[in-house]
Amino acid sequence: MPLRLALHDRRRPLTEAELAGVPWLSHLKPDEYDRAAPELRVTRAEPGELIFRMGRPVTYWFGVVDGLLKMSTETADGQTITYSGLTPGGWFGEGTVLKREPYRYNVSALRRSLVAGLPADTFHWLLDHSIGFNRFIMSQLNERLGQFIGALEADRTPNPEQRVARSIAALVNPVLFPGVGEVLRITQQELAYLVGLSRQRVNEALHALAAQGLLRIEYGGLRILDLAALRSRQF
DNA sequence: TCATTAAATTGTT
DNA sequence: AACAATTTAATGA
Repeated sequence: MPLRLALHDRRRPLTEAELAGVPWLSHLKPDEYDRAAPELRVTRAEPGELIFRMGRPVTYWFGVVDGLLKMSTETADGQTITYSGLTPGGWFGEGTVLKREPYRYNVSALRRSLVAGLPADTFHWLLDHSIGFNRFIMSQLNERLGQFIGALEADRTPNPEQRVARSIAALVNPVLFPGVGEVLRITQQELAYLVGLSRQRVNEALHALAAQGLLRIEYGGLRILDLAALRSRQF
């Protein structure tokens, strides 16, 4: 039986390099680290695959080790609303884990990704025992609030250039996604899915932003040159 | 390591 | 949506 399970269960412990990319581990004291780190598991998600679905009970707190995920819901008439993209170093769903409520949105992979999970019980243990962990969660919640306000603002403008700029700024937020680095790995097609524009329109907007020196277009990614300007872009 | 080929991504209409 | 051009990844000598 255990052998059969192992064949279907793709979860495995994290490598040293992957553990180093988990931002909140560095906030823990040694005994807290020793308790939490062994509980972490990582799994591969193929494009379109759901990490979790709306209404399902919470089992894990999830984080992106590598790849690109999107957070979305569907309206009654089947239209998809994308709230946010999730890039490496980003951990999400803590609000839901905190309240032990069912998920209120879907998270799926936009491309082949590595997703880590911390069991909900371990999450609560850290919350009860670790001050460093609480600080991390607090800053996480605060930063995400700012991100959603930014998303609301961006949604109120029909200007594609501004919407694309805001989306990119959100994806490279160093607090929420510390693993991204100076080059955001994302194709123009993936960005188009996230922003809700056509690839052509995104391509056009990117060239406009590049011409203003805010970023540089590279094959399969974007080099961020001026994050502050991207974030505050007004028209 | 290099050359060839396939696949992915971008640029343009 | 379709197509061409460009870049990367994979393959095998």
